Amino acid sequence: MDIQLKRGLLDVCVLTAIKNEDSYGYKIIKDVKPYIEMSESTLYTILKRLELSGLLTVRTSEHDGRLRKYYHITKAGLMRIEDFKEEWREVMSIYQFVIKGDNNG
Amino acid sequence: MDIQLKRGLLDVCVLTAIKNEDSYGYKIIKDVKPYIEMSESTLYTILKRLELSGLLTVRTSEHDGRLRKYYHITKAGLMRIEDFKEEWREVMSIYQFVIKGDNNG
DNA sequence: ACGTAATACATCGTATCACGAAGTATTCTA
DNA sequence: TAGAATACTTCGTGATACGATGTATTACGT
Repeated sequence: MDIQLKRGLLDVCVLTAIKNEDSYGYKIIKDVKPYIEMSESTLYTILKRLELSGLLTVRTSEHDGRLRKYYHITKAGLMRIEDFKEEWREVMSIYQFVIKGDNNG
Repeated sequence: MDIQLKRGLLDVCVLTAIKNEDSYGYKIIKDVKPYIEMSESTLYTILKRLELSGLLTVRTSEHDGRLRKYYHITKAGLMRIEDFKEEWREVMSIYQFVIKGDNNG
């Protein structure tokens, strides 16, 4: 999929992946994989960014003697998803413009 | 509108704006404005990029004693629009993932 | 006549960001 | 016992939207 098209979707996909249940890096990648491909370096960059923006919080926890970083969505994170839904109307209007292609005569 | 979300749409919007009829910078901005905002610096950067990629060709023409650069879509440009339509299925599947948010239990 | 907006195009620098490459370390499995 | 899977991290790079700024002409209001 076109990298530019992905840009506006990745953040929201990550937030969606932790929306119902706290999750961790490796699992997030596997969960979103059916919908969108994401490399590890991309994911961890995004997680860092979302943390700095206050859209999620992090908690380190031990699991089978291995450390895992669990990510938890914040209210601002949930808001971000809602904003995305709002913006989708604009996106669809652009899509309509493109498929019709009747910009001028 | 979110700048990241715009990224995958701008190129295709510009191509759509010249699809039916050759057009020029200033007019393109006004034509796509109802759907998506685009600054001049952005537009001319895009036009340059699309030209270098062979998605459009340029022809300079005089209009009222002023030079205008008319942009004409190529076959590759039309293909680009078709590819976009194909990719839209993936985009919609991602959108569904986000609005449902039922990634795990 | 004069200033301001509109038309029309161009360049530069900056900040953001996805990703490949490479690295560290543990656990599971053939 | 080697390799795959799990789990996280850092670095460098290329792509790119945009504000700021500049140039030049035409149209319009007063």
